[in-house]
Amino acid sequence: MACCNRPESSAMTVRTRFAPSPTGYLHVGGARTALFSYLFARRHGGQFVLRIEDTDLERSTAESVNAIMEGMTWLGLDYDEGPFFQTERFERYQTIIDELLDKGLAYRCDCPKERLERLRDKQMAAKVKPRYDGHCRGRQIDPEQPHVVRFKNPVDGAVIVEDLIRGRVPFANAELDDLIIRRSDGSPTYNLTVVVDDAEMEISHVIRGDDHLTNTPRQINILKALGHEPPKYAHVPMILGPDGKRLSKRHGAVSVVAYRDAGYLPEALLNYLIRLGWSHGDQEVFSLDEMISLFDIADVNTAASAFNVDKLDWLNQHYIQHADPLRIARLLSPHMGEIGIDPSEGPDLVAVVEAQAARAKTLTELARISAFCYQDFDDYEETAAKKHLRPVARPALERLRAELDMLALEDWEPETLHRVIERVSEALELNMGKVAQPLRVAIVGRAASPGIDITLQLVGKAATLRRIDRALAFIDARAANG
RNA sequence: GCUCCCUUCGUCUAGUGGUUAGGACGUCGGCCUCUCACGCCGGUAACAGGGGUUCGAAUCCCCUAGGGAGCGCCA
Repeated sequence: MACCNRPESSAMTVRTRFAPSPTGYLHVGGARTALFSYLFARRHGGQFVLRIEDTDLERSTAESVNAIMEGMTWLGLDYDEGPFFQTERFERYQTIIDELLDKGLAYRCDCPKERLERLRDKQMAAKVKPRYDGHCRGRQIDPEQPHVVRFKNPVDGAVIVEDLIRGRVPFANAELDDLIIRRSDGSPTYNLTVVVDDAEMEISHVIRGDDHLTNTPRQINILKALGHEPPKYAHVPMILGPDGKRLSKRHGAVSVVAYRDAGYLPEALLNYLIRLGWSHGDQEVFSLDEMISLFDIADVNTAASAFNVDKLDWLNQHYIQHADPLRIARLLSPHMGEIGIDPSEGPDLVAVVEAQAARAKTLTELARISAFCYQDFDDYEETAAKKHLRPVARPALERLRAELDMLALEDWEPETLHRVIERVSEALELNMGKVAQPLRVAIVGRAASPGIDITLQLVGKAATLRRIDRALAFIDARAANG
């Protein structure tokens, strides 16, 4: 296959779709299928369609629709068409079902629930797959009486699913049964609507989770009955939780917007997601443009993969570090607000980002470690204070306070500040660490921060002096308490 | 139970009959250094098991085990 340039790809228009049911939030598994569909369409210059599969009136909600769209928007997965709602196409489905009925490709069934249950129990006991037995196939049922409509599935032969990811997957028709395509309340069911929509929306490639693989032969049969050519299918493996079990809420964040709120960048999540089940040699970091030009659905793996937050964190840190600091500052601002800080009251947030970007895995962490630039901290970190705010540090801090106090405001910049600290170290015959660390703990409350000169600059003169005084008092109090 | 799918370091993966089984995250050690982080260097660690096919199998076939999905008037 590496020999040819796929003549069909230029001949046909690629159209993919993402078709979530609005019964919850957009989760990472759905987001990845959406990403794959999006990339595949973009890569081939085709269209990406969003379709909301809301035929389950009981469970579908408008909030879910909004949540899904919010997730898509945040990730930047823009669609060319839609959102289409299946509830708005009910008439169309009815027409199709009636046609199938007229052509004898579907039939009415009034089997009571009890009969079906008995049948099922018997089949399970006989160790065969529970299936509808076609009891009503030849019966004439009064359309005015309560009934469902079943699709007349071929009895023999086989359906071969030509999956772009898994290859040929055969299913015997004998394994399939006559599934319900119209409920007794008159509403169409999933397997019917999905087929009608994919055909009428001219979807060329159906990319979806592999939990749909066993539905595919049924859908192909319906498609054929309707006289449509089946699209190409690609069933992508599932995403599992970090423990290898099915992803669920107990694994923490599964919803895409939860990652946004936790301080992740959309490009980091996208980059993480695309590497789950897909790769391009040894490359780990992909821009959206690279994804579009390199992604091919046929290269997707067959095995499920576990979601690993450590790697996501690494990517997120990478992107925080390499993105435009101005953009990061804008995204960081609300996270500062979350912890009660107004970034307009203090140093330029962009400067803070430049100083701190390499130190945070998420925006929330970035906010947390940068709070000291805007407000006095509550308590010293215990081990840091114990180690650095000792009486031995007093002379250095006193000397620093005096020298820094003499600095003019316009000299309050890294170079000058650095020289002051150097001068104090030399004068007291101490190495830099013995001077900078106590100072750092005094200013930040912790033993970790950007370079001490940058740290002082960001904090500003007034707060620096204030905090040194506080540290001196702390040392004295400690000495007094033994 | 039946049908289908899956199985390379802890995790994500490269690999398509001949490789010292490569990379990344994590982890461990080191360098850099005023701290933390970044960065750099190095280490640890895998072909689920068993049979075949073959001169030769991670790669092809079969079986077993383990995991998953479907078998809905859910999607």
